[in-house]
Amino acid sequence: MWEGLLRFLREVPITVSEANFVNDEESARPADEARGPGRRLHGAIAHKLGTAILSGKYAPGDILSGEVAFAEELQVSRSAYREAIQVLSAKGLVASRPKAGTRVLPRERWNLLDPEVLGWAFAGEPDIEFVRSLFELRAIVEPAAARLAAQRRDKNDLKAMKDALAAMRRHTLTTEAGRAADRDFHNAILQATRNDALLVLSASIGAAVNWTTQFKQRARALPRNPIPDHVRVYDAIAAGDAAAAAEAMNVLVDLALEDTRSAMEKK
Amino acid sequence: MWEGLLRFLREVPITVSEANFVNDEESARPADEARGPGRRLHGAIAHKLGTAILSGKYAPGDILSGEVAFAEELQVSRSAYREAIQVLSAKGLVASRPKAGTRVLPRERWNLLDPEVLGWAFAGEPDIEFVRSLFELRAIVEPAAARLAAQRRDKNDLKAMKDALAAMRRHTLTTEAGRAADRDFHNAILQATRNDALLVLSASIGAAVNWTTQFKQRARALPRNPIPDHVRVYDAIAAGDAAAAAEAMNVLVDLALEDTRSAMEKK
DNA sequence: CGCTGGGAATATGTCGGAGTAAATAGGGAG
DNA sequence: CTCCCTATTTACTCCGACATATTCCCAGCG
Repeated sequence: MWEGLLRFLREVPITVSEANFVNDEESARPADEARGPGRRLHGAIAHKLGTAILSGKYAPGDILSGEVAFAEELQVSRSAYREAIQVLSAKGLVASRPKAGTRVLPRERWNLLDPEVLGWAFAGEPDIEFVRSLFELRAIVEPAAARLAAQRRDKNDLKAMKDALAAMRRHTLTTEAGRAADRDFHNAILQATRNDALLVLSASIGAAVNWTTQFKQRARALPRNPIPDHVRVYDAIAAGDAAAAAEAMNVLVDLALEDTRSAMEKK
Repeated sequence: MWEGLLRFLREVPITVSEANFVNDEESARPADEARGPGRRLHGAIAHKLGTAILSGKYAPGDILSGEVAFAEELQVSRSAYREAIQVLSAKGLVASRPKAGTRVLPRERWNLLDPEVLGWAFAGEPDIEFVRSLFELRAIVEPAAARLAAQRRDKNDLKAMKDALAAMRRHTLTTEAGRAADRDFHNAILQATRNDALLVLSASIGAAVNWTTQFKQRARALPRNPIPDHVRVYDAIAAGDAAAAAEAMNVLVDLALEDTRSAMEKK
């Protein structure tokens, strides 16, 4: 058994999304909570089907072959297949009904802001229109978040941002550690907004930023030193200047979009 | 068998969240696609556990009793219980690992923007701080969306908004049809932004608006006629006046927050 | 005394099959 | 031609067994 799984693992490369999803169980305790490389079978199936749907291999409205047939084709038990389907169903990608089969839902039902779905979306060739949408969302949310953060931040928030900035300086965005620090910085800002809904968006936006940043790096060398932009945001938040914080963040997002756009075109 | 499920259905009232999740497979075809009252067992379990977690009955870090024990307690098979857990896991509420058990994840991992999770959050007593967060998010996103809509809308978008407004006038917000029309209006605006990421937020924000609106009505009679506010937004978008659209939407959200806040305090 | 390594216990993960319920499609009666 | 009913197909549920992966504990060693 497990021949089927092993087959995928050759087909489906181990992307960062997995590591992203598994790690930082509790960022404070490094030795505790071993972050196993343990891949669950149904997780792998969900990943495979998820990327297939996101990439358009299965279009909305398509009906997947029956449980038995598909499970057999994938060389896994129906239980594993069904659990994978439940995951996709929970994320709004598919819906199953007796006799009718399992069909791919229309795109607007997809939970595109789910970090895992976002990872699947970027597993293949990312849709440039979708990337634009994400940056537009960033351009809306992050300046507003910076504004709130400037009004509500406390010492701990500022310390978190400062540490993240230092880490960004040490490593660069070409390394995973550097990108993690970048995420930490934006995350610290959202944390400082004292707003749970915004904080949840952070997971999504953070994932999106990570993907696009990585994508950006893939195309060519670092086009610009992003540190000064971040420092300006930090200074404004530290000074409690809401308008300046929003403006500085606005500039930062615009520049990031510019870089990403040119990188994608150059490809 | 099924005695267990029947037990829940008495415990867990049929909330709107279910209907919300199941219906409008395709809003155009009313007779087609029967929106069955068919409740899946694992869905009911997920609902039960989801509300329990969201209400704080299980705190982050808590470990659920083992699969066999819990499944037996719920009078369902392990398969059904496992599928429910996969759903919760997909939404970031819990994580399971061999030997370690299934533990509730910290709150920041929860996918609070998932429409179903949002429904669970509002199934019990909604946390006023969380409601404030949601309105703050609305206050950030919707005016920006209105701005984009004013720049990009076409005739069809305007027609959709107009129809929704008419429906809102016919029914009132005290009826489900009226609330649906309200959602349609906001949805039409987000659709007009030509932004997938924003459109996805519509599902979440729409759900949140629905819950809070319903909550508002529960407390006392309609405190204000919301139609004029909506009309102002529509007029600005139709005129292509981005700044006015953003401002009108800003006012609308502020008023809605005000109404909801006073309703919650009065309770 | 503390640290490290191995072994057993235990809970999740996976499997295969059997039987139930539901919804669609097709055929038959009015 | 319409409507209802039956029949088939498909997902849904249950069961019991085995595999796997951690964790925990204890023994052995430094």
